[in-house]
Amino acid sequence: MDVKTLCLGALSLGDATGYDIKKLFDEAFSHFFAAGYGSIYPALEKLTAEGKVSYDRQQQEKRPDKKVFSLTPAGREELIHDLEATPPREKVRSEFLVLMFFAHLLPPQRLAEVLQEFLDENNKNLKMLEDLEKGDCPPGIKFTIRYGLATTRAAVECIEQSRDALLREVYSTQFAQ
Amino acid sequence: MDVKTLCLGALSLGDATGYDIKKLFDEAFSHFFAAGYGSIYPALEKLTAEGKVSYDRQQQEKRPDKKVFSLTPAGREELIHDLEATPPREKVRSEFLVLMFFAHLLPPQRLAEVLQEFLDENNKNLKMLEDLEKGDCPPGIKFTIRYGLATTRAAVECIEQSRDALLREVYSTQFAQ
DNA sequence: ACAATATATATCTAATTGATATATATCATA
DNA sequence: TATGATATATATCAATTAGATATATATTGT
Repeated sequence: MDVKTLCLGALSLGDATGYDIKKLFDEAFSHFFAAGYGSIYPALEKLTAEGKVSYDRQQQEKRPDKKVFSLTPAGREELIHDLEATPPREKVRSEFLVLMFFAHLLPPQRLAEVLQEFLDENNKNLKMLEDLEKGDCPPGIKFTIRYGLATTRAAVECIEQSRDALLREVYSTQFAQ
Repeated sequence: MDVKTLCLGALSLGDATGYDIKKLFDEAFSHFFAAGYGSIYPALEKLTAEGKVSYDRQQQEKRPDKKVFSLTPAGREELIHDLEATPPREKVRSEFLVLMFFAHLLPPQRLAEVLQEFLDENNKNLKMLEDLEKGDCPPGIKFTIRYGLATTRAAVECIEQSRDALLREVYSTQFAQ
């Protein structure tokens, strides 16, 4: 699965500009699939060349001109085919856990800062997801929100429970390197 | 933070070949930072050119020859500097949650399969992490294991609680597209 | 005897990231 | 009123990465 498939999925929700699709990646998709302009615009170009999407160029008076993309029937078929063919994997790249893994190489104050920054960021994510949960939306989308809430709450609880012991034990001579 | 930093980190644990480092990525680092040969060997080459690591070529009788890499003092400084400078972010790419988000476009049997496959994979990860937790290791590493256990258990519980309702509600006419 | 797996070195292509560029606005602040 | 920040839009680019593939030496399991 790649950014092209997610762009097709975005357009299955309604016509959109590249800029709109980026906003979907930054909001609705943000807790499970990130993408930037560097992959969105090339994906839209390729999908257009392949006949999976089409666009209508619209002039605006007080804003730059825009391209409004639409899914074609071929694009909808491609989306469904890609979704059916995708194995349900999850890939994580956590700089936070890398820092914990090598915690003994960080000064104590920085380690404490890192834990606090990560907690703060997760608490922000929780608020964002809690707000999303209040809204009315399809069951599959609701599921992704609840999943995000469950795993983020578990992360926060784990950190809150462990951080004091971690800060004490990391520098004990038994393990210091 | 990139694969070079993780290679430096791997070598801070002890001298290793490229093949050994790949095994670390597949095992100890696997739940928070994946990397393949396509980035490991080029990273080692660059670090060697920069004087951050050095290697000893060893002939073997019944195996191909190997390069055993070591961290240099400059490499150790670079590692510590990189760790201190890294903000504690987490990036997730979850094809599973993409499939849930667009669940209404999947046939019911495939949706049920996807949920089961993902559950099975997570239960495997739990066993692997539970085995790791039994071992003796530094507090920072122990923390990464417990964090992985907490978030994976939360994911499994969320899916077990929600899957039946999800399978029922996804195709109800209120939301069907 | 053969297939699978382990131990080793890599390379390569396509995709992605994150920064950057350009251009038109509105909004907030001093 | 001027300036900086932000929003709305289109993109591109260099460095990095993923995942497949290649080559070569073994051992292990069926």
